[in-house]
Amino acid sequence: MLVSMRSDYALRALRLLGRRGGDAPMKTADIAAQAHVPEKYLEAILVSLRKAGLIRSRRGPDGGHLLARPAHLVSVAEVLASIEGPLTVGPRREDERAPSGDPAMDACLHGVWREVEQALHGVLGPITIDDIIRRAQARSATPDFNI
Amino acid sequence: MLVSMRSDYALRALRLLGRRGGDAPMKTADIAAQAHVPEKYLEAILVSLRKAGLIRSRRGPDGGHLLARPAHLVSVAEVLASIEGPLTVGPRREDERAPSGDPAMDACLHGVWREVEQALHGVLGPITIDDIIRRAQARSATPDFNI
DNA sequence: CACATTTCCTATCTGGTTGGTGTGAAACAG
DNA sequence: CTGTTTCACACCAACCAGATAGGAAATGTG
Repeated sequence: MLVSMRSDYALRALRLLGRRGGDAPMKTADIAAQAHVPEKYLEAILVSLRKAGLIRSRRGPDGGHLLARPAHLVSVAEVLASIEGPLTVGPRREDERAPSGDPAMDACLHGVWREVEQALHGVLGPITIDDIIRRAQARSATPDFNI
Repeated sequence: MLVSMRSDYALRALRLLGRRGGDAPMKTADIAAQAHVPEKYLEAILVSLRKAGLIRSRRGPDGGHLLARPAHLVSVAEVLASIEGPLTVGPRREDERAPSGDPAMDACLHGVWREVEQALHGVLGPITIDDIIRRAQARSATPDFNI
């Protein structure tokens, strides 16, 4: 799958935070309402994003969440890594990966998975939250753009 | 993860089948032994590969499995698709994907996942079982090649 | 036909992940 | 102190991953 609902939710939330901008934090409840994400579930996702350093959170009245960096400096690759763990391909138990008996074959497959990982970073690294914001806005401006 | 143990096992098995070549089928037990894969587990994997049309199987004495096509015409992308299902990225429940309330945002994210899928096919489409066979052999020939 | 061989089908098990909810503690402003 | 809001923890049902077991179906040999 590579991308679960959590990542989808995280991107929706970060887009809202980035679109609002400024230093006014946004409450979990507001994000959940605007992004149609279950509120309690979103809470845990936001905690992950905070632990990864992508957002800063403040509690108490008028608390909430805001981007830790400008939206054009947060890549989708980073977001996925924060939520799904390291963006790696291939059996994650590479350390104790049930060796095939042929080390050359093991190294060969490992090399293929590394190629895939590089391709993923090549695509998801340059795409930022700011790109997401602008792409979505472009689509909503010209709604005949989805065939 | 994108790539599970099953796919790893499938590639090991297909490599053995392709390396042997010819029209002499290879028994599940032999594949399992040479590839260090649990035999009963490999059985199910081979059934998947057969249903996908990648191998042909014959039962009874002197039965076994052999590649349905030459090894250079079987891509790793095909193998993964046979085992993991369609090589798609993003929430698999794209049909009933908990709409975000903003169709433009939905379409935007969907576009990103499509980009990733194309990158995956760009990498895994050209790599064939024959490539795997030769890469592994090259590595075993020059064992100082893994840093 | 009887028989051994080998693939194929189905069921089952254990553990982990996913998506989601609930309860309450900790921080924070007025 | 009081209300607000994030944070931490426990819990749940459903599903998937890896694996094993038993037997049915096919197929070649005598």
